[in-house]
Amino acid sequence: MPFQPVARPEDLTLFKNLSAEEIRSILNAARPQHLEAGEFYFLQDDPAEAFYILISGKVRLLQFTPDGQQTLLRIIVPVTPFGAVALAEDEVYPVSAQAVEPCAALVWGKTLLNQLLSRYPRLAVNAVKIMAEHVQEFQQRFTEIATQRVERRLARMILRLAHQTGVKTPQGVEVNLPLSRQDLAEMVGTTLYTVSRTLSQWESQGLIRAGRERILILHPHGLVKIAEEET
Amino acid sequence: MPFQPVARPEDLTLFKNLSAEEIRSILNAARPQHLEAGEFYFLQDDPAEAFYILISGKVRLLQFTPDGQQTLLRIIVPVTPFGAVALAEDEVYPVSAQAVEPCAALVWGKTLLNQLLSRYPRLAVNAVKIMAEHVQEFQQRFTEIATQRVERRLARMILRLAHQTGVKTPQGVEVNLPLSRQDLAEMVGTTLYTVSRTLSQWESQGLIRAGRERILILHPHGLVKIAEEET
DNA sequence: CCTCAAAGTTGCTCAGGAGCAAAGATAATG
DNA sequence: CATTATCTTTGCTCCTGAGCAACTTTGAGG
Repeated sequence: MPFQPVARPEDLTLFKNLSAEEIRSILNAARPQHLEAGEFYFLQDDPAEAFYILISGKVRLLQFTPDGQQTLLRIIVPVTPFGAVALAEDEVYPVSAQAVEPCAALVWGKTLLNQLLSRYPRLAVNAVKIMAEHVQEFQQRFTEIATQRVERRLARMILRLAHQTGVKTPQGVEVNLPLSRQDLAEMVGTTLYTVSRTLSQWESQGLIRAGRERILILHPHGLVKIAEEET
Repeated sequence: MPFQPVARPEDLTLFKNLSAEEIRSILNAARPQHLEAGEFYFLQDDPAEAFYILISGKVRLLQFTPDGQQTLLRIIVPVTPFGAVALAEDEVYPVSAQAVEPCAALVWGKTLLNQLLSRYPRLAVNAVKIMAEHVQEFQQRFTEIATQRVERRLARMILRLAHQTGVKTPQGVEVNLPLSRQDLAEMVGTTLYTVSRTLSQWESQGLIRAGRERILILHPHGLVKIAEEET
């Protein structure tokens, strides 16, 4: 058995309004691809040749600038599609996709993808919807970084991550991702120093408990307040 | 004659790989909508009920934050589609679309749009491509604002605008848009003061000539250098 | 259990740029 | 042509957050 099947594919936005049979045939057309931690599904500026759905593990989407800087654009968790630029023709990947832990993904090559899109028009419509969400998210994040200060951006990001991958524990919600201070800094557009200082401050206020690549939210409401309060 | 027809619709990404006849029938299904300067095609948080293509004039896409701040996300020039979120279901517009001068646009309502999308699957595929470009642009701008300083971001933005709407004059390239310092500030995520200072400095270096809501680029290469040089 | 590399913390310094205020330019209007 | 609203410039001050350095903590591997 080469890969974990998708549990309830009909719940995915991508497969909405497709029959179970159609979904099965689409899934069967994919090939699985496993990666070890640190390996890349694709690199920025590579020709976009495939579209992916992550089945297990976690993937980071990184963007490099010409002068060697880096930003962490998003963390992909199961079950989410990524590499959707491959749906467009003659594009290169605008980001690199790196496995942060052992990962399994379903892969559709470009030509196959085009066949599927014309055979199942709903698929294209659903893809539009997914892309629209991404556009919205990044417009929003652009506005945030342009108008809000670091503390608020960081609070929002941690809440967002908790929402995505949060795991309830007896003490609070744990962000189930190995994220260094550097990673967080890249996500909100600041430095690891400022992240470290901010987390320390929150810890002393009893809002969170911060460990090595680990964040436990003790008092979510406090973070929400920082994320939303007008100041 | 209620509106200017689209000159060469087959050149638009949206209509690629559709026959002239199909394009005609799609265009005929639209209704025209004229606005005066200052009026809005739609407002942020309104239910997304229509999709637009701008035929003449210029439209600003604005995003407001809960605390009253504002960012100028993009300027739409003819012939560009906007309001593409309407392609997705049950969404609200994430931005407001304001005419900056008298405008004409073609409008397709949501239900009509869905009919067209299922009748012409290529339309959906093309829409994905357009959305993919937008995602890329905002990912890029996010990375820029997160890693680069104001001067470079401003240089890039002005070059981008010149590329979009630049008009050649005997003295140089003029950005053919009435943009205040405030507008520019919102686009690159800074304040009108910093924009004003930066433009003044460039003017004293002979790179540009800056007027009231007017920018004339005398020495494009100088700007490119600022936009790209590693410093 | 010890060692070492990687991740995190925190003090200090400094600069980019925000924000206010006051004055100057520009364009629209009567 | 004068008036007024709007946009722009620029001096000044102050603060957020960047960046470096030195030190501490954590966890993986021998």
